[in-house]
Amino acid sequence: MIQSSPSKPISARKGKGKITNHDYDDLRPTITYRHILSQNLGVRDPLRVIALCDSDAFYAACERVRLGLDPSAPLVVQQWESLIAVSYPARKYGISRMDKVKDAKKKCPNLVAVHVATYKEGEKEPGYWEDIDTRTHKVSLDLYRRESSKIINIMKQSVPSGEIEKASTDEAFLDLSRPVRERLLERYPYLAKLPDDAPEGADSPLPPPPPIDWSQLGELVPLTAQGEESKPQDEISYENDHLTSWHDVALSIGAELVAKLREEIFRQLGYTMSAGIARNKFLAKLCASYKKPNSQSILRNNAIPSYLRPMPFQKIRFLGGKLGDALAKEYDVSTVGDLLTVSLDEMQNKFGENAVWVYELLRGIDASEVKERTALFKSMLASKNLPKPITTLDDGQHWIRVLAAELALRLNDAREEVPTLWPKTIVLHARKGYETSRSKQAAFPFTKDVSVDVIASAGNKLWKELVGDATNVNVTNVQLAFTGIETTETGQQSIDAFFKTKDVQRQPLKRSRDYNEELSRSESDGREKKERSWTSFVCDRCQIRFALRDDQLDWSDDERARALATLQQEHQDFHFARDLENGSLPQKTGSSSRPASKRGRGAEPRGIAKFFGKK
DNA sequence: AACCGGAAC
DNA sequence: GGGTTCCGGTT
Repeated sequence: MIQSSPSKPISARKGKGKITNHDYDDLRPTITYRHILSQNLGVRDPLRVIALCDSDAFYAACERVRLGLDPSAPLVVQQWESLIAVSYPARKYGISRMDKVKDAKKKCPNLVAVHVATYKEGEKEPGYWEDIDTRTHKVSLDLYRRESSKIINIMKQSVPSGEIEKASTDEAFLDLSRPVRERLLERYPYLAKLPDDAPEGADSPLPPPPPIDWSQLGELVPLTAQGEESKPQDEISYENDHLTSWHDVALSIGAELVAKLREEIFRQLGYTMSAGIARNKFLAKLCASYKKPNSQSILRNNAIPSYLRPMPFQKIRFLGGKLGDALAKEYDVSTVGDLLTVSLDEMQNKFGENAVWVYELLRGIDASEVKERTALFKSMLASKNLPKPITTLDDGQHWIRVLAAELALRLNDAREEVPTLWPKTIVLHARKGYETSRSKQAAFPFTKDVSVDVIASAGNKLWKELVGDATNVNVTNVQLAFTGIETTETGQQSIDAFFKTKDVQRQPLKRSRDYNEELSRSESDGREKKERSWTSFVCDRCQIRFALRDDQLDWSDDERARALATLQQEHQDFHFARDLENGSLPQKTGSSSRPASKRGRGAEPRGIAKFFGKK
């Protein structure tokens, strides 16, 4: 529990009373040959470059593109009577998300108001209907999910050696450290060679960086924040420090990459994006909103203190909630600068676990990684509020079917990318009247074909447990969800178990019904022969393992390798064809969705050789 | 297995 | 500001 402290003057508090240059030491590291030559790009890499890309008014943009409207058209997306997205042209009329459709139209008579797609009774797919009624329809966000994944795919193609983490439907983080490093060494080859007379060997600082022309690269967050008061004398002034660092060069290269990527997305899909480019995720996210829309902002290390200091800290990701409130109350302050005077000790006393993390954030430090997840999500939920409550079993079955249809569509959609996705459990939530919602769950059958019927019947079973079949129920909210979604790829044992037998090649899911039996059997069987690892491979892109047939297993090493190589080639062709179908450029052969850290840099054997390495 | 609460958009 | 979605922790 956080107690509010008496209003002591901050400077009299325990710990530092002054903001000193020491607080920002981390922002001006000496960059050495060891740094640039190191192949381990960690979160402490002083040349780290992270970007956050964010679609402008995404839902509105999706509808605008779908309808083939001019980008300048003022457009809003509505859900029932409220707005869920407002295009930038519409914002010029003073329309905001909090307005009702009626008010918005008053502000802008020629406003285009599009209702989100909905599932409608009797229709299999979501669509745009005339008579939309919250009592009979259920909103569908599928269009936005689909467009979102197209964007991610373009990003992957645009910076193949970068890391990408989809953060939400309209946002993604990119770790550009590796692609930036590649270009840095290309352009300044002298960095790759440690001078013979380097005084401290690899720990010698790099030579001075070249000047940078920022003019085409985006918006530089200025060294002095606008409207900031002049600072006390005892603070170190960063305004005079215009020394460019190699990290700035890295940022500028990152900015080039992001600019290219944004252009590509606009060219292929018509969406404009805003981006932030900085040394870590937190700052990239924060500075992305420096200028919007259709713009990218660059935050150099030197500009961090003046940018951060006047910033209301509750704007910072994860400080927008209770923790931020608690901090504001505890110290009766609102900006980052205000909190710099609080010592780490003091913060730890009051905020325990979160203290170090917050303390570092305030100083522009954030070690969190950009990590792409193979399974994009761990659960999937469809929910419906019912202004007109369900009273009969029939009604209940109807809505469960609607929710089931949505889940089926979404899961099967997701399986196009990752075919081995498997939801372990299904959960039904129901709220009766004003009571809090209750839930029931059950194991979800492992089937390749996840149909509406399978989901609906599982849902109905749970409904009976949860609501019963009384004639006079009064349900105001229903939610149906998959949880525990995983790829069958997790864990080497499960793979071995899964593919141990028979002709799994090309259709591993078909026989995956026996997954659990297989798994337990293999564990009691004991160790598999090592050769097994020469008889299959896992596709980088879809995570499926492909294995030779049983009758191929006692072929010679050479024959097996050829068979595997053929299998692999066929599968790559499949991806190639599907990429084209999807309207995106095919990904480079062998390009991978695995973390770059695990990716070979030419060291990994290729083709057939891959299957004859040491094992 | 059921429930709860936090957070983001 | 509310609805939707996701996540992690607790019992």
